[in-house]
Amino acid sequence: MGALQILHWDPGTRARAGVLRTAHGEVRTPAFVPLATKGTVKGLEAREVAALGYDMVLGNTFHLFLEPGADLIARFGGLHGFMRWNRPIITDSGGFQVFSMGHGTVADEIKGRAPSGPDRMGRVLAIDEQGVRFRSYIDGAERFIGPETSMQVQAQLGADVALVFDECTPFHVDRDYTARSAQRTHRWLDRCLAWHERHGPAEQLVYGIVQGGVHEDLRTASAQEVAARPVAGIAIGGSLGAEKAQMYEVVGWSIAPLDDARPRHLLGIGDVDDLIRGVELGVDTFDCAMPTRLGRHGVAIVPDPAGRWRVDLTAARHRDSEAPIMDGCPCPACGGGHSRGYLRYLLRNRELTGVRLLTLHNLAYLERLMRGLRTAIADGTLAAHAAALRGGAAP
RNA sequence: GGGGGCGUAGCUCAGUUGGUUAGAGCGCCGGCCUGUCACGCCGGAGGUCGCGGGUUCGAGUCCCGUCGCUCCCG
Repeated sequence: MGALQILHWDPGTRARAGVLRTAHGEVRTPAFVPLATKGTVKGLEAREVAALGYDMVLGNTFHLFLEPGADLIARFGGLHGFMRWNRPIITDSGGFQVFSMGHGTVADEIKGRAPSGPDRMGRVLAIDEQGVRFRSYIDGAERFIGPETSMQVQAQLGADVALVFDECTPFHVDRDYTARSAQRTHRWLDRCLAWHERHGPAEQLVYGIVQGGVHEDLRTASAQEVAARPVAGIAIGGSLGAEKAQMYEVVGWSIAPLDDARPRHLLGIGDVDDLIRGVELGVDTFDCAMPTRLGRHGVAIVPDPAGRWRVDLTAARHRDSEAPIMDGCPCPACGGGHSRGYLRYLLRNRELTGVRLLTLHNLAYLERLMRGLRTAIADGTLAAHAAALRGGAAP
C-alpha cells in the first residue's frame, strides 16, 4: 500500500489523478508545489498560501541548513512549526544548489551564459564520492553536505517527503560524465536509504531521483535503478534538454520504466504548457520558481499561448489600463479589483504590494490550472480540456 | 540697479589644467528568468552640450554678447 492512491486514469494519455497521503495530510494530484525555499513562499504568509488552495510547499535543505540551521528549526517543531504551515512539505536535498553554485540557473548553463546574479565562482570546493565541500554564501565558511547530512537535515526539518541527495548533472558535459554521475547518484541513493532506514522518521516518504541527462538509454537505466529501490516515490531531475520538445522526450523516457503505483515528481518545471504536458506524461507533482519569481519581476501569468503565457506589467503601455490582469480571475489582484495601471505603478515604484499581488495571482493561476486538470481527468475530459487550455482558454 | 551661480539625453546630474565616436542614475523600448543566494539579469534607442559670435590645429570646457532660471545685496 503506497502513499499514492490513484483515483482516475485518463484513457488517452498517461495522466492520472489521485491523492498523495503524507504525515501532514493529503495532496490532491496532479499538483503544483510552490517554493518555500528558505521557509517562506517569498512575499506570502503560510495561511495565504493555504487560502490559495495549495496542499504542499517545497523547502530547501541546502539553504535552511546554512541559515538558520536544522537544529534551530527542529527546536521550533520542524519546518512546519517554524513557518506555521501545517500541511505537507517536500524538501529538496541540496543537490541542485551545488549545481547552481557552479553554473548559475538552469537556463544559464544550457545557453552557455556566465552565471547571472551574485557571483558564484569558487564556491564549490570539491565534489567526490563522499559528498560536496563548498563555501557558505552566508559567511564564507567551508561546509560539507553528503547523502547522510542531507537526510539528517531533512529529518530534522520534519519533511513529509524527502528527496535523496543527488548530483544535478549539467547539460554541457559528455555522455560518459553523465553516465558516471548518474551511477554516483545511485550510490548516494543507497546511502540515503540506509541512513533513513536506521535514523529517519518512519512516516517520512523518501523519493529517489532519476538522472541520465538527455540520453534515452541512461534515463531508462537510471529510472530502472531508482525504481528497483524501496523508494516511496520517484523524482525526475537533472538536465531535461535545451528545448521543450526534448524535455518532453526526456520526461517520457524517465517515466516509461516506472511502475504506476508510486508518485512521480518533476523537478523544477512550471511553465503553463509544460505543466499540461507533464500531467499528460504521467507526472503527479511539480515544483518551480517560475510563478513566484516572475511575480517579483513584474510578470503575470495569463492565458496567452502566443505570449508564452506571460504579460510584463511593468511596461509603460499598461499605465492607463483600468483592466484587471485577466477577466474572471478570482485572485486577490484581479478579484480585488486592482487594475493593470495600479499594478504597474506599484511595481515601478518597488512597492511590496505589487510584488505580493502578482505572486498571489500567479500562484492562484497555477492552482486553478492544476485543479482544472484534476477535474478533467476525473471527468474523462482531459483531451478537450487540454486542447482548450492550449488554445488560450482561461483555467 | 549691483554682485554670484546655473543652463549637457524625457527627468536629476557628472564632465579632468580645452584633445579620439559627450557619460551616469532614473525613465522609455526590447530580451531573459523552469529542484530561487534573485522585487533580479542582459541589451538598445535617445543629446547640433540655451542661442549667436570669437580665440585655437582642436571648445561642453576659455573670451564677448544675448536669452532664461536662481541666490544675495540695495
